Amino acid sequence: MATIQDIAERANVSKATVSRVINKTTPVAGRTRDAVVAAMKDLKFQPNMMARSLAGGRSMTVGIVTQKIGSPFYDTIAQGVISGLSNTGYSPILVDGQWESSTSSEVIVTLLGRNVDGLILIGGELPATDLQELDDRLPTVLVARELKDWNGPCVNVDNESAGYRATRHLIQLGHRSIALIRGIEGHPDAVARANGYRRALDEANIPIDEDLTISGDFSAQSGILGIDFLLNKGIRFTGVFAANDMAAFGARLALHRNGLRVPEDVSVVGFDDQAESAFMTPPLTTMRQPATEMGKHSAEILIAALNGRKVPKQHLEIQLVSRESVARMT
Amino acid sequence: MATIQDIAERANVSKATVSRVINKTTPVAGRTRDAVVAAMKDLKFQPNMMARSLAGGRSMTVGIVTQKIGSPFYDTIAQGVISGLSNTGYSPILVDGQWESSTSSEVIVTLLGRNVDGLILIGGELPATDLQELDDRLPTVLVARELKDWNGPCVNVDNESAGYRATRHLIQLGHRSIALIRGIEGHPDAVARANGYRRALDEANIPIDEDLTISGDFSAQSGILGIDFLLNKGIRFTGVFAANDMAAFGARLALHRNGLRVPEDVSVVGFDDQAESAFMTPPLTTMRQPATEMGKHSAEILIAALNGRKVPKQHLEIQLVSRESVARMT
DNA sequence: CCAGCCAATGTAACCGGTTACATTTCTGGC
DNA sequence: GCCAGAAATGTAACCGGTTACATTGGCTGG
Repeated sequence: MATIQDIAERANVSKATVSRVINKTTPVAGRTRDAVVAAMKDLKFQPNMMARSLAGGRSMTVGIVTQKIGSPFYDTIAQGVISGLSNTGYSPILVDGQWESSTSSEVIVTLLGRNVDGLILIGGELPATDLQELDDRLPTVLVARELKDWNGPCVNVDNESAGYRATRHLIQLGHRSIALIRGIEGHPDAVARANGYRRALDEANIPIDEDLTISGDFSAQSGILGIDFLLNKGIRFTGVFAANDMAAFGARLALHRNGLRVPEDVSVVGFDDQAESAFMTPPLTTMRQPATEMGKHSAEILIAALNGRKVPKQHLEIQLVSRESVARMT
Repeated sequence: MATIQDIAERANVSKATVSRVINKTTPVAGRTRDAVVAAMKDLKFQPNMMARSLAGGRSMTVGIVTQKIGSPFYDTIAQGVISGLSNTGYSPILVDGQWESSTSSEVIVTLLGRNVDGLILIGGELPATDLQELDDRLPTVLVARELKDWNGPCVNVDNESAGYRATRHLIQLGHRSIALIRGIEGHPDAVARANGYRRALDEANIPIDEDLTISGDFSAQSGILGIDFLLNKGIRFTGVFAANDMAAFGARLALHRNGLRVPEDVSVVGFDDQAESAFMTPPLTTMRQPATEMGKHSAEILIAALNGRKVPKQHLEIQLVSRESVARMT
């Protein structure tokens, strides 16, 4: 592969000048530049990122730490980040936190060793203090994670409000016995959604029946288990709010197996609007998270920060997508 | 951050010795090694990958080029690759080919500029000649892609046979009018699956009715369109073989909308077994692709190649997962 | 007692860029 | 025509490692 030295010789200039042409750091005379550019083209010059980053201190890579590869929501965010990064000159290094804060800090260390210029953390459970320490070292943006003691850049949506709106939607259609299938115990998003659920019930003066709240873990299996549990205990309900779409899928299947129709007998609302949800039978009414946009936006924020700029914080909203899994109580 | 020089001073040795301790390239006396290790621990030494790769010629990164981020099957493979790479010292750089061979070669160029040590290509349409050229430069493994003129390492499954078995499954249950919703025109996997479909029909002496073969593009939408088209034209069928699960979801929804029951009226078989398929209503019978395993295995092959080793080629099979979307013809 | 050899370690060049500083070349004003 | 000062370019150090080669010291055998 051609090096900057080869280019320099071919264009009869010094390495420094070639570097200046490449980086546009110092003006270079027109004729000289042309010669250099021509030489680069001739030799199919491709700068060596390793050398560049070693010398320049910047690696032109950013680390993406995701909570768990394989979860539709986080994957979609990651995808948004990657697409937001394309054509910026920065390449993503994607690592998997595997739901564990220990693993997370471990992978972050490797990323630091790779000299990433910035970090995008998707979800995760890294303690606030570690985070702050991290942010002092290099620009870090937090996505899809609520954290009080954090004033660095973050991209988030209002899960509480979305939980509230999902529940209110059911209430407005006449439902009063609404089951909640919760997400992972203690997970901030799961908690927020559950809080929204309670607020909506409160507001409608519907007493909260603790029996209707079922713990879960964002998995389809937990949706099945939740519904089976309710049905076995003979608890009556006409609406289900699941903490995410996967759980909603499970719930819907369990209802089917128990001979209950959706939406005629029971209405179901999910959360996320993952790609498959629109094609369930019936298509799932759900709270659409702007996952791709969140990813893109965080990439944008990070790039801006890396260039010392700031971009206006974009307001992203979770929207109710009304499909056919919900019906008015008859 | 501590450098190798700092360690050397603290341990009263030269940079070279520290490097030897790190890389175990040359034996180092026990006492010396201990001193170095202690110094590294004290200073929380983290080698600078950039410097290391610049000097050593290896970057300890591998490039993953995926056909299209956001497609469940390819994403799952990528996930397998990433997990197969963890704890090997190699970090993945993930880029998106966006279904275009031009984009692919473009991103590959950036990866080369980043000195990746190896390449894993998931799907894609890069011409064989370009590929061969690539493989001459650095170890490359091809995943989920059929390619005759390629004798480098590749991880693949037999799509033709799987298409055959899917169709035969329907035939064995008494179906004789089986619709096929194809994948993307010209896509090797789509072609292979369609060939398998035809072979199964041939073998059962069922004349091939071209009207039952519908073009598609692996999307749920194409499943809907396909079924609507058949139904509108009044073409009768009792089985559907969709080129992938997404298309099967669409097909299943379209059947539902047209008042046809699955599996009582029509049986549906998908392809992939993506995570959601087990939780459709009814759970989808499908051909399970060992996507994660494919990813892991290709990572394994690549790492082996990078170390000059070879691993035995693992035979991966597509399996029929029999669930409830298929019933015996009555 | 010393040549000879091997193991352990040090020295310094090198990887391919960036950049502070030095030098050369080109302006324009008088 | 000469000089100041700006603009363009060159020189060389440096980033943090790896590694070929040189050096040192300890041990063996004759």
